[in-house]
Amino acid sequence: MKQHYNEINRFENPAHEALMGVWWSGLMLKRAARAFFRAHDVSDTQFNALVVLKVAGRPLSQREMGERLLVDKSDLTGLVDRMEKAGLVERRAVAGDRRRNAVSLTDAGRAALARTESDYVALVTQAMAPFTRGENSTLTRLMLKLHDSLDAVSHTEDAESETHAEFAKGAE
Amino acid sequence: MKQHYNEINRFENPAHEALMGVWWSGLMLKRAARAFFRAHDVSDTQFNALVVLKVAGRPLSQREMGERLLVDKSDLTGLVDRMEKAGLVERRAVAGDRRRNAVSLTDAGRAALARTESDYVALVTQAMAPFTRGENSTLTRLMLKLHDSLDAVSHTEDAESETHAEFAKGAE
DNA sequence: AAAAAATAGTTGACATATCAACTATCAATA
DNA sequence: TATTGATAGTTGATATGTCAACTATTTTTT
Repeated sequence: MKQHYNEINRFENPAHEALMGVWWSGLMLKRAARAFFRAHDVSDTQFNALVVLKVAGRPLSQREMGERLLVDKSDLTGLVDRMEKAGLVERRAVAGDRRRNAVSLTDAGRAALARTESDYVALVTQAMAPFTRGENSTLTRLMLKLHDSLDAVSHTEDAESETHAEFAKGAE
Repeated sequence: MKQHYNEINRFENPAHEALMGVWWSGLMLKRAARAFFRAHDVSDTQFNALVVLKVAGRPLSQREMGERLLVDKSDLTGLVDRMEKAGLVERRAVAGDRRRNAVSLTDAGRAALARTESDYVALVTQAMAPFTRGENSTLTRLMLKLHDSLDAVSHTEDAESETHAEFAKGAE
């Protein structure tokens, strides 16, 4: 049953409609990724963690992984536990700072990544097939702009949340 | 600490970069929404559920809510439980089908929605402020295209895994 | 150097999400 | 109509995500 977000909600506000489009696309991407990686014996989160470690090219602390994955540091405890149990990564002590763990890929982790990556690239290619080259770069540009804006909004939220509650009355 | 997804990973493939942009924007939106709604005593999921019920304009079954929220029906059990306990919605029996629950907004639910919506609109407006009218409509168009594409990809995936399941059955 | 502040990680309580298996009910059809 | 199949919801196992509180270590200040 195909269902567009704009069939569920009618938007009078074009900005709201655009943002909801991103929200829904994010949800759909997450679902598609879960289904795909499930068939490859990793979760989407664990795959992302493997990519993050590979791209970094060096062992990362759990905090560094959390920053790159956009999740809280406390989530890394369980995630690294599970990945360690699956043999994909390993924790080591960091010389000179006994608070930290250095998390690094194992051979099995690199192998799992290599095994999955080609199928993954094929899937991405298929999903983006309807987009022209120009649309790809437009989309990338708009997403970077949105990142910056969301970043700014998040940072002002804390300072302004009290003052903001009163006068808000949008034009939708 | 600002961190762009394309600073973590360098993309040789523009389609991949565009898709990752959407992925990351979805993550950031989710986080921003969580923080925002937290200050309004609802979760983002519960807010969406309230909106879905309001927009529908009639009581919905849990399955219908799940379809509109893009989550599994089994998740609705707990979600409606929590919302019912918070007094936001109520379950009723459906005349003529004793399998179903009719979930509807309570007055408290409508009040909570009204209380939150204006601030929400203000936040959306702020987040989308950097986007021109043309960019909004471009973004909406691209998101709808992506939805269709992801939908098609998911359905191909299903068909393939069914084929695999058949093979597996035959091989037993 | 001693006190205070910041940092890394873990733990525990909770909300959310998935799937599979189960119950109850309704619908289709042989 | 009696079997069979589809549907709605719950339950339980597992993974993911949040925050707050706590421990153990650095680092900074005084």
